[in-house]
Amino acid sequence: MQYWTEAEMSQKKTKFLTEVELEFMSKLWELGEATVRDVQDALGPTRKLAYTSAATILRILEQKGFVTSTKQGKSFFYTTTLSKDTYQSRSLRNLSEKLFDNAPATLVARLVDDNDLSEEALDEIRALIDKRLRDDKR
Amino acid sequence: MQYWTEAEMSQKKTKFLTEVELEFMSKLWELGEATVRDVQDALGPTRKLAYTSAATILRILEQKGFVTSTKQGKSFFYTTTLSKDTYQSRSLRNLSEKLFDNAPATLVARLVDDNDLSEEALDEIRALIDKRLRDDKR
DNA sequence: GGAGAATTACGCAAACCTTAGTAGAAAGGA
DNA sequence: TCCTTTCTACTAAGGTTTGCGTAATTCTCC
Repeated sequence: MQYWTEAEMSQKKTKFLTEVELEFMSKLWELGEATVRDVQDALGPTRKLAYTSAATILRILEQKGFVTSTKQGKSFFYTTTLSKDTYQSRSLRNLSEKLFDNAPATLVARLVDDNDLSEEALDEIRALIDKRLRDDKR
Repeated sequence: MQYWTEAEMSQKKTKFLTEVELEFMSKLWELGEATVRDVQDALGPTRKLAYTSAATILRILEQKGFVTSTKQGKSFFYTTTLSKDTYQSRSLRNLSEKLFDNAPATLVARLVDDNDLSEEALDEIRALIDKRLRDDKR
């Protein structure tokens, strides 16, 4: 049950996930649709978190509009309202803006500098860029 | 003047900057060495922030070990202890790990997907990839 | 229908982030 | 010297994040 109005919702709309929220969203992106229990289990045995804590995180994600829930039987099933791709793009644009002076080439340069990209990955990326450049020309 | 021991310092060492801390670090990376006043001025007129607030942020950055200060005359001069390049790498690695399943190729793919990328930027990125492919072959 | 188990709603607390005010020190000019 | 300005150290308010406990609700099974 939501206690805030539409205006209040939009007012507190945040664009980015906190650390723990991202952790939960990642699981939801994997699972597709999941209960509190599902997510808690998916976190694995090393990550100890009380059931009620997991429930709280999901409730907050719903408040913020990142997930929706539907009641099925006893419990709620949660799904993301935001695709992983979209959030990846949003995060990258933010990082590029805030830390790379809006120069994506610098970002790639830094990435290529210290990550071991396989030759296949590099080929793949170049193919993407070529395709993009061809499409833009049309 | 530092009131915490070396042990306490290392204990509260954080790897990442908060929003405002990054804003300040960016200015320090630009300015090289700066007083509170310098940084406050560099923020520009649209960003209103009390002098004492700016001083607090710099003090916190020093507590966290991201900057050091030296007294010159009346006031302190602050400098970063962490290069922008290093922090860029660290941030990218974190993003890749947390949001891209440690697949840098996916990261670049998503970046290239972005519609706002200029053709020049794409060309630059392709040149980087090509160079890397050539270097790897050798 | 009632007992027991699972689930949800709510609220609290500790830690941290952002911002700024206050008090006092330091410096420098009239 | 004394007044003014500038700077630093400290503190605190208000918001957010993370984690969990408690109480109430819902479901199931006998």
